[in-house]
Amino acid sequence: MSTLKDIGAELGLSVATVSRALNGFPEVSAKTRARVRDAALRLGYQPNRIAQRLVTGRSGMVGMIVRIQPDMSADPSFFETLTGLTAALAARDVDLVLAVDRDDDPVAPYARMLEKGMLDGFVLNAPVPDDPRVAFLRTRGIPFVLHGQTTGPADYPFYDIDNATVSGDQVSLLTALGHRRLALLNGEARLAYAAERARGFRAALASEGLAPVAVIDGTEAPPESFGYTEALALLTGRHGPRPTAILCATTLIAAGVLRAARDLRLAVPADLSVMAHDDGLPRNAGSTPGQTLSVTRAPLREACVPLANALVDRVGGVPVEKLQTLVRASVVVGDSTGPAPLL
Amino acid sequence: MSTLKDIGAELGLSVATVSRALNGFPEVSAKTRARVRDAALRLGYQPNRIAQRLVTGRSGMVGMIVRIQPDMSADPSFFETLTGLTAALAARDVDLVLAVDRDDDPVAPYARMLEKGMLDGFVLNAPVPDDPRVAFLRTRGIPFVLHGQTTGPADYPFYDIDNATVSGDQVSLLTALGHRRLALLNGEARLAYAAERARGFRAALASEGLAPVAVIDGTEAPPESFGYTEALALLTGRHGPRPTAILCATTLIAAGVLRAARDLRLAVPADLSVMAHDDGLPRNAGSTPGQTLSVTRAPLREACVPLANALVDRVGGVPVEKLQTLVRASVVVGDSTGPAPLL
DNA sequence: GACTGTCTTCAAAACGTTTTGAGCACGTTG
DNA sequence: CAACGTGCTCAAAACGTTTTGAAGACAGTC
Repeated sequence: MSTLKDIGAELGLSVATVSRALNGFPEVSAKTRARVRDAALRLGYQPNRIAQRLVTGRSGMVGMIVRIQPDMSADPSFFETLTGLTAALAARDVDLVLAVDRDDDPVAPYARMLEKGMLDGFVLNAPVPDDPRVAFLRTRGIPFVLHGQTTGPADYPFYDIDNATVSGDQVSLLTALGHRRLALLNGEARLAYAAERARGFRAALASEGLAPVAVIDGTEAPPESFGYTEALALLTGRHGPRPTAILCATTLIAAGVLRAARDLRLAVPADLSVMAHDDGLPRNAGSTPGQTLSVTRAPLREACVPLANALVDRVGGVPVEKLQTLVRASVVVGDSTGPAPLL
Repeated sequence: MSTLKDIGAELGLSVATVSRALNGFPEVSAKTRARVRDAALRLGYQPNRIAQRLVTGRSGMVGMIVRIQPDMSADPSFFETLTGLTAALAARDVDLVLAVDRDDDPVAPYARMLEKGMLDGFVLNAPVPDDPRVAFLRTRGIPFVLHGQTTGPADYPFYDIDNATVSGDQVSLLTALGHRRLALLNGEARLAYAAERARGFRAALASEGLAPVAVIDGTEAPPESFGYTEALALLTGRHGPRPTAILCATTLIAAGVLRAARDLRLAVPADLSVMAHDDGLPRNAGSTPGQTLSVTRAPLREACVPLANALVDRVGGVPVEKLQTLVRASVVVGDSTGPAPLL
């Protein structure tokens, strides 16, 4: 491992000049810069990150804590996020330190990682309404970025899709097709995004003068079987009049709904329209051959780069207001939606 | 953040003395040590890891790279390992830096992480026969530890269960019950442990003068459906005479086998004995109510502490020979095994 | 030839720790 | 009293980088 001193000795320059040459400072002459660059390449110079960090006071590492669910499997979207985040952070020369925790106290693992003083900030995923982690990190003054939003004023960097509008767009599409009885199979109620979806669903229906047939919160059961079970209940009239359209928080839930429709000999979309939100994970698709879902789509993958950049920029002192991104999911019409059946 | 200098100033001592007092060096008087400890506590002193590492030349971080499978979900055992490893490493004051990679070249991500010079070593999981990562890290002189083993001389630290004996113990139990026609539904052939299981299976049968009915390599399909499909094939005689006992690489495969037996109206264990290896993950069990599997059991969880310690010790210079652990799985007899049916 | 300014470079300090080599105070031994 | 250990402490160097403040070289202007 060669150092700045080695390069300096080789070229008869001081370490200061070598450092500035490599870091692109303007006050070093073009000729010297070229010589230094060349020597650095020749000697295989790699800056010692530890030394860099000692002097800059930054660790160049950010943390992410993933909570283990009771059934010991993690959030299905977790790997996609992890892959994208490590790559996007690496592009900014930042490493991701991962911790896994099954603590009851949601902030305890953050406190633990913080007291070692090794982290510049955190990525928070799967926010819940009024997330305690936000309050904790805010009082400590630690930079962080949310994938999603919590309730209350968003005085933090985040990247989120407009979940209320996701439901609104789905409702618009379906009511335009004549549907009047809609139900929502939502995500887990403890998650902030599910609350937004429900809110948007109710608001969009209300603006058409309609009331929801049902809003059913997700469970910890596998999403496909949740969709299957609840769709059976809905379609056999256990929640009142049978809905003509079912909105699903995920494509996996939709797969269960389609299976239930098949079992009940209901044609999609002739008897029932099904719509879902699609996070773009390949594993979630294709389970219903011959049927392309109508969806709102916002690939999870696209969140990673903005998330990584927002966090790194926040650590670098960029004001919060410039680091808030709310994107609107696109609507992709497949063949699982059609005109409402005549009653 | 208070420093050694702060403590020294407070007490009228040099930083050298403070450092030695806190690090338990013998040449500091008991009285001074007590005063220093007290002041450190009072000032909330936390050693600056970056500075420590600059001078010791160690980063205090080790890496683990998890490969994304084609279907974008990870090794099911991955989270268990991750949880345990982070905890066990934390106990030795070491952080785990995780990278996710879907590179075609298995060593490329290691090279990438290495050139940044931030890592003291690696944890290698899911080894394949003649693992190229082992060759790569060996030539680079980077410490690493294997969860499992590769083929060839084991000149590296590892923690592994004796997979040949796993099969041997299962075969012994079943042949003692009179079984003569055994089949093995193995793990994926590309994994080193599966090769060992197959080898042990064949050897144990051979020593009884028997030949296997079939050894079927696992696929990338979900294990339960792999077990179901292949068990149907075996039990309907598609591989020759129907086996009276099926060995399964995992409890999930066994769940599929039990489902196939149910569908074929075969009683377990009257008509068919089923055995599996159990890695102790809760999610894998319980899917067959009223039936407790006969298994060899070696909880994955128990590997983490020895793995972490072996790696940290190796980084600290402990010779390889002292860091190799081969454990034997215990045999737990449930009610899925019984005397061989009369033919 | 002195003064000013610009461009380029340098020596040194700083970050917080560990470790080396030396030194002081004290008591023991010859 | 000299010599010698022993127990404790300290100043300083080292790790490799960034950054500060100063200064050398050179040209242009009066």
